[in-house]
Amino acid sequence: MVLQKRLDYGFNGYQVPVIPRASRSARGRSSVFRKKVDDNSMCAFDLLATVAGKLLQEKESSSDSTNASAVKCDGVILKENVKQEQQEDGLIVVKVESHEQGSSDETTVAAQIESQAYKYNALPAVHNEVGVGVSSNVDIANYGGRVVCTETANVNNMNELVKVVKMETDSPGYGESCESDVANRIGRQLEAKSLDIGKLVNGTARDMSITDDLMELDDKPPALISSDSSIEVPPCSDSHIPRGSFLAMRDDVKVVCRDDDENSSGCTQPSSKDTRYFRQAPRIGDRRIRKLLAYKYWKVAPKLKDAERSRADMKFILQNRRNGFTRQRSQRNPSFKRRKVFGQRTGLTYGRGMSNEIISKSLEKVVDGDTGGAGAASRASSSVSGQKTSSQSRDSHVKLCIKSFRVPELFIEIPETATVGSLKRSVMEAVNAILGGGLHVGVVVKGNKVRDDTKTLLQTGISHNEELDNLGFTLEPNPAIAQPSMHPDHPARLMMPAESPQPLTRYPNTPPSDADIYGASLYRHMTGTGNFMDSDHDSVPSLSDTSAGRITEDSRALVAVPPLSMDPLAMFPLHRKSRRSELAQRRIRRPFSVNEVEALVLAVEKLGTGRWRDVKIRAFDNAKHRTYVDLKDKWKTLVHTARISPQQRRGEPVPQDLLDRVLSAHAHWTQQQAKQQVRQQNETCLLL
DNA sequence: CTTAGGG
DNA sequence: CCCTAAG
Repeated sequence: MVLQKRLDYGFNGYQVPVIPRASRSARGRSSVFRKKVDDNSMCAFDLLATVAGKLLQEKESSSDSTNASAVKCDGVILKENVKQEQQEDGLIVVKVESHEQGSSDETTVAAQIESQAYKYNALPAVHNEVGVGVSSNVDIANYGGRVVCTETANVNNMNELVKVVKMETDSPGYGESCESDVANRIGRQLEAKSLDIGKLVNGTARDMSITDDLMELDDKPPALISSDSSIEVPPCSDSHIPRGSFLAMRDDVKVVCRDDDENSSGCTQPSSKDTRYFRQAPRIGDRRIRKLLAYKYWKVAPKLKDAERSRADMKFILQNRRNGFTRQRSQRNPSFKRRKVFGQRTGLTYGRGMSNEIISKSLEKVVDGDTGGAGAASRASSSVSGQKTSSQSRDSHVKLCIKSFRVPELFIEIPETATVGSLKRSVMEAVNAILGGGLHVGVVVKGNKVRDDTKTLLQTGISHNEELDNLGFTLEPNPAIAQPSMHPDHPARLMMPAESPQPLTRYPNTPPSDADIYGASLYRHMTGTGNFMDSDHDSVPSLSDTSAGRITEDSRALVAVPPLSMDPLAMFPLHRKSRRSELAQRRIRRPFSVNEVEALVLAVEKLGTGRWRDVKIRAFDNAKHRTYVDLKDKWKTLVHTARISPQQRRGEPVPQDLLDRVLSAHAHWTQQQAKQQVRQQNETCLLL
């Protein structure tokens, strides 16, 4: 395994405010983050660098407060940008230069490093969904106060397999230690599972066959690490309270973070744009900039002797969502066919317009991918990049090597009872699906995307005598195919499919609360205009001034992969509803509120029953989740409801007077339609 | 894309 | 709510 020469911290995620533990439920959902490090040196220093880099990003972001959505937060810190200024008496000062082009900004972090005996804070070994990996939350949104980082490593058979970095803060406002979250959960899980590190690592990894396939560990000496470092973070104007933790893993180790409860998932939803529930969530530091940039990438691993295909070293993030994704209509246009189709066929979608990081490039030998997606990626990229080797020709050829790509974040939904084998297949399918045309390759030179495909390499600044360090490739969703909205329905929704018997606890998304919210909004907008407006909070552009931007940069793919094919090793029955997930996710059921019904009746009374698009525009223009088909259907059921006895009706009772209006309007318009038809028939007859 | 209807 | 034939 070739070690990367640089630190690619990929420290790109912010976790949402931690929610009071009391409200956490037992069930879990995983939020994922990954931290990738160049291995051999993930020590306190690296940690500091990471933190420093993060802080820098924060700083850069917050300085842009006027337009939070433009905040940049890709979180890739190159080693070159990390300077270890001094080291004396355990005091280390780390400076991280801005990763922004042309920026001279830098962040400094000093730390006191003190060795400590290994602390088995361990790793979460078990997950609800897929028992692979560990994961973490990254939540550093604050500069004030003290950040304590504890990194714990474990040396077992798997030498230096993992390190857990726990960050905590005692900033005012949080009072209690912030080591909570991951670290705590980990601890709890361990307790619950009676696992010790050794077991955890050995057992888990091995059992999951992560060792060979997914994790790809090398046999490094047990140069293990364990040190606790206290990082003194320079106070910052911003007084956000940091809280969180993250796990650092070796380069080749996948990290999947698991959140042990529903709400966190809600909070974590990176793609969520729907603030509905979010607003209700406890706000712990609202001003904090929330960034969620979990991303996924896989890189082409160096060619090994034999085609150990699994060595393709695909990294992915597993997100523990019940419902991966819900289709979304575009603002005005109710139609969403394309996306739907896409989703149905491939069960895969990804956000668009998100930044994809350049993974790497070099002038060294061309690395060959193995089989599978990685290989395909390699090949694809190679072809795109054009010439790569053989420079014997007269022309100046640019030799470049693409070591890896970072691809859009990939979410995979798979039952925890699925086997590792099926997981692998799922990931492979997802990857292949993406590669099968859903991705574009982008070229980045000196940090700038090169959009003009007609330019020559020379014109672009890619020449053989040029520093190709400035060249990078990206994989990005193919806009033509990837139509998914950048603001899928709120996670809470997503995770509570109609079939789900247990709604999330943290985010009230049950009918009552839903209605409440709607109601408030409805009334507000109805009064004055008389129109049924803005019944959908999706339309609210200001999702705490952050999500939008964040989402925009985020590139993710969401995949609902059903655990097809039975794995011989399967020991548990697959999830029952697994089959269904193959198709597009069914939209969440959203019962019409009385207000909506009234608006509908009003509109139909005015427009009639044959102009649903107009009805939609007139009364539900802002309710993006109501399509004209929905309205038509609702009318249908309303008519039916009005005709049956009150005892047979279900759901939120609709005022009788409204139902009466439904009947009369229905009668009136059907009569009109009949007349129309008669008229038309007469016309045609006359013409003939 | 819209409608209209059945499922 | 979904799916689709039709227009």
